[in-house]
Amino acid sequence: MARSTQQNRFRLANQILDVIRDARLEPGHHLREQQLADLVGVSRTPIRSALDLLAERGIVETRKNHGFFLRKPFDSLHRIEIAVPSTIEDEFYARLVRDRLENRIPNSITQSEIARRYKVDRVSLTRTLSRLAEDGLIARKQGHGWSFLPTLDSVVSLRASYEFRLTIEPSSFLLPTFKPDPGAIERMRLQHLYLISHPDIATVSSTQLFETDAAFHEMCAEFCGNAFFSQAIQYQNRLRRLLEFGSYFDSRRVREWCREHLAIIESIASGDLAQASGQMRAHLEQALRAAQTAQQHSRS
Amino acid sequence: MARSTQQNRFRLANQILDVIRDARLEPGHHLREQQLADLVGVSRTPIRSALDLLAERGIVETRKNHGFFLRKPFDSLHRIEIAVPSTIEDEFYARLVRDRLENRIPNSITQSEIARRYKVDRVSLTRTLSRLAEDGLIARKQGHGWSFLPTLDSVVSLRASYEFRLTIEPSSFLLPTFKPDPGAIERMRLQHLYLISHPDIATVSSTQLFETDAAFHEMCAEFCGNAFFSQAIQYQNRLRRLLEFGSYFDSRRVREWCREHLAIIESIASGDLAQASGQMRAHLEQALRAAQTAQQHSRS
DNA sequence: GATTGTATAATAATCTCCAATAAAACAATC
DNA sequence: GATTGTTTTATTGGAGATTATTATACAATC
Repeated sequence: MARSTQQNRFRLANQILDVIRDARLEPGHHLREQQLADLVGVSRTPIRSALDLLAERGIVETRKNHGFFLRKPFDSLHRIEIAVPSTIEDEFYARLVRDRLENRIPNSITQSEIARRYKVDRVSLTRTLSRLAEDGLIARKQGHGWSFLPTLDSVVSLRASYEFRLTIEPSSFLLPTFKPDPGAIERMRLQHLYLISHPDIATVSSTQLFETDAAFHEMCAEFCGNAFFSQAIQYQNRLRRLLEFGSYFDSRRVREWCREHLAIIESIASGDLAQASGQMRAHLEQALRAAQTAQQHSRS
Repeated sequence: MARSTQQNRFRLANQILDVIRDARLEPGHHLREQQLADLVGVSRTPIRSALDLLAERGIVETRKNHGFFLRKPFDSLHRIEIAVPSTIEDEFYARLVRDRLENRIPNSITQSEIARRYKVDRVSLTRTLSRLAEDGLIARKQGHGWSFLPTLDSVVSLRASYEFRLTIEPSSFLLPTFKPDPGAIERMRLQHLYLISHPDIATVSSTQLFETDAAFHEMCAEFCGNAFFSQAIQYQNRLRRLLEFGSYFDSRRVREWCREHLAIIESIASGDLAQASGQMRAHLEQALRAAQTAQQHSRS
């Protein structure tokens, strides 16, 4: 979907950075084009384009007839991630959802009304609408026009979302196919320790907080070895990005859930999955309460 | 999606038949255009077109300057449902999945290879591919081409699908928002009784059997009042249409699951949701076993 | 001989214009 | 005055050509 011009170049550049970090490459390392291409699964053409981008940013240098060479040490790349420029479509998606949640657009609307109102081209429009439809937020009416689905009522959906997660997440630990990945667990633990020990958690962007939270739950779902569970959790996270954004400013709650996550991580690591399951249940119940009060505040 | 030419006319005709049946209209009844249009949520134009279709089939008659009048009694319409002609895309979708399951096409393939092989136009092709992607069966590769996801391994997925359903379906009954619709229950009961008492169940098309089964599970999920549960079940049913098609020929098993469904319906009707939940669990475990043996047979 | 540089071919996305469909307005009929 | 018949207008879908992107083949360089 939505691979609008040039975006892919940025994504690829990031993947190359991942490779550099994972392989702990040092300055001066020769980045062979074909090798990278094979690793990522594309041809040399787009790899070159991405390397050019990295060269522009001074991360690699290019020597005529010799190719690209790393300039910076792998660990200095930790945070310079090349920001993937967000597409018009992503912004438009979020804007539509927010405008609907705050009742600035009617429940039922035609495509071209939206086009006029938001001044987007028809391609981005139809693509965004089908993404919204995929995500279960809107549905095409019979005949012309679209209407928003009740999912987009934040109070009801918040509850429903947690009820759904309370059903699937705790039981995912108890599946016979459950199999944790020690490496992933360790990375996740470090990330949480970093957050929890951070002197002033309020300075961490709420996006980053949210992504950590989401990644934790997706990791657990991955472990259970059942694609349907992880698919469902990914879907819930996409939704939560829209519904729960407000809840990520309470720094006391952030420390709390970090600790809850860490406790679950411990249980998984020690192999006590029944305990992990119970802890997950308690964590979700706690999180629902927090999200509900956050919602009330933002409403008043 | 996929509202290719004329399809809508058939769908609308069916909806009008639904209205006639639900309202128990008798021959001679005047079918007012605007009224139907409001009921269905479209304008008069497509309603007229659908009524014309019904007129062609002799179900309604048209009197100049007076409009359309019902010719047949509502209960005679029970089975003459106007068959919605299946689109090229639906068939193409199923064909692709089957060909992949039976390893007739490689795991990784470009759009235009498919286009050449199956001789479909570009629009249907991209639409079918994005439907497959939505359903989690294929994913776009970086660069050109698509690859099939492991979901399409029938043995693994069958188990995973039932594990997932075993987690959500029984608990859906226990949600505080659970609220059955007596009318829907009654219709479902009749449909099952019809099947079970059918002298020779083998003559009923397996599509029809499957749809009855799917409709039952979707109905239960609807009742729980949580859109995420019903969405998940709908998704599972779409998948099952592809994976379990073989299992619908064993007429003994069909009678069995009919009885299991009926027992659950009884429990719901009598308000004993805990019992319904337990029965659903047992039913799904039973169904998994049946599907697995069916799969083994079709494999040998 | 492995790797980069460059050209060419294949593939997929986008844009424009036109046709099909649906909505809305209005006239005609009972 | 309600309902159908007819026309007009708006909206959406679709085919073809164009452009951007990716894959591939091959020459040049070290």
